[in-house]
Amino acid sequence: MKITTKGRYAVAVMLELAYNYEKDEFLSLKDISEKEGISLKYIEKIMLDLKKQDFFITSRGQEGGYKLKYSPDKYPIGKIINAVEKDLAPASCVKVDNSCEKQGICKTYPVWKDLNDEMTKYLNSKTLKDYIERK
Amino acid sequence: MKITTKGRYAVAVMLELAYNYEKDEFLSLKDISEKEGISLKYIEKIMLDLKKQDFFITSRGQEGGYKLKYSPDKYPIGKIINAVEKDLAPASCVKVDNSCEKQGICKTYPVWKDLNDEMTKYLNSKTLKDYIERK
DNA sequence: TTGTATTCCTACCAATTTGGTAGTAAAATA
DNA sequence: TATTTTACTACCAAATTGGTAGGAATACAA
Repeated sequence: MKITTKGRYAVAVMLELAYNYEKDEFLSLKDISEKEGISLKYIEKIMLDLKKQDFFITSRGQEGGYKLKYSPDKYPIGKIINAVEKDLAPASCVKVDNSCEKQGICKTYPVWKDLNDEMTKYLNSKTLKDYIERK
Repeated sequence: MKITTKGRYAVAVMLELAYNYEKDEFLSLKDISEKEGISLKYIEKIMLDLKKQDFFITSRGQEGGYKLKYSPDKYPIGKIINAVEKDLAPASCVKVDNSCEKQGICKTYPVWKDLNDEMTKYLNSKTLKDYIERK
């Protein structure tokens, strides 16, 4: 029940990009890597997942890098974590209906359902904007 | 960010014992194993963790088994999960103060702190009683 | 008092996930 | 055209997960 480093780094990277949002320039992964003390190669891999979402404008070559496509308040924390972590749901049975092989036997379903709803609601209510302002 | 089977089974077992609370008899792990379709050996291992908490009265031998020591409303779901899962906290930095090696650099701390507080609050507000009544 | 049912305890292990690294191709631009 | 940067694929070691195996200790029933 832990957020993995992948999820943590993803949020860290997104926050860096959020700080940079007002400026009209790209931020390179190399810069982020140095600022955050995370290996460049690992960040690249994380970006692979994040890019599948409609998050960025990118440019290669010199002066290239990443930029947020939308303003920071358009990025809920939950959506970021969801993009890189397997499941946000605490138990697999919650995600897809009828996916549990022990339906009818297992009485714990409501426990995970409630927890999942609560977490989802919370994580979607907070965006990058909330955390760059608080700085 | 998933509850592992260990955590799920732990709650399942605790619920079975909660159903049995009013009766004045022990419930054997063999019975629970059969009811829930979980291997006896695995349940035994889970009980090892749960027993470290002040949860049960036990008895060996024939007619032996487990019984809840207190009434079901005395068992918050969070406490059960905590007993068998490594960390409830979404990131290690939240648990112990100053345990993060990137303090000052990492700006994501408030994100995990907030999430952890929210989840802890929620999981401690729900007890076994809430889920046996709902049945 | 003997057998059986049950908890209690320690090892072990295979599969999966996590947390990376390496190498290279493609594109943009100074 | 050299350099910088993203984009992509493959690989790998360590940790975690999800168990299994075997037996010792204890309580009770017959």
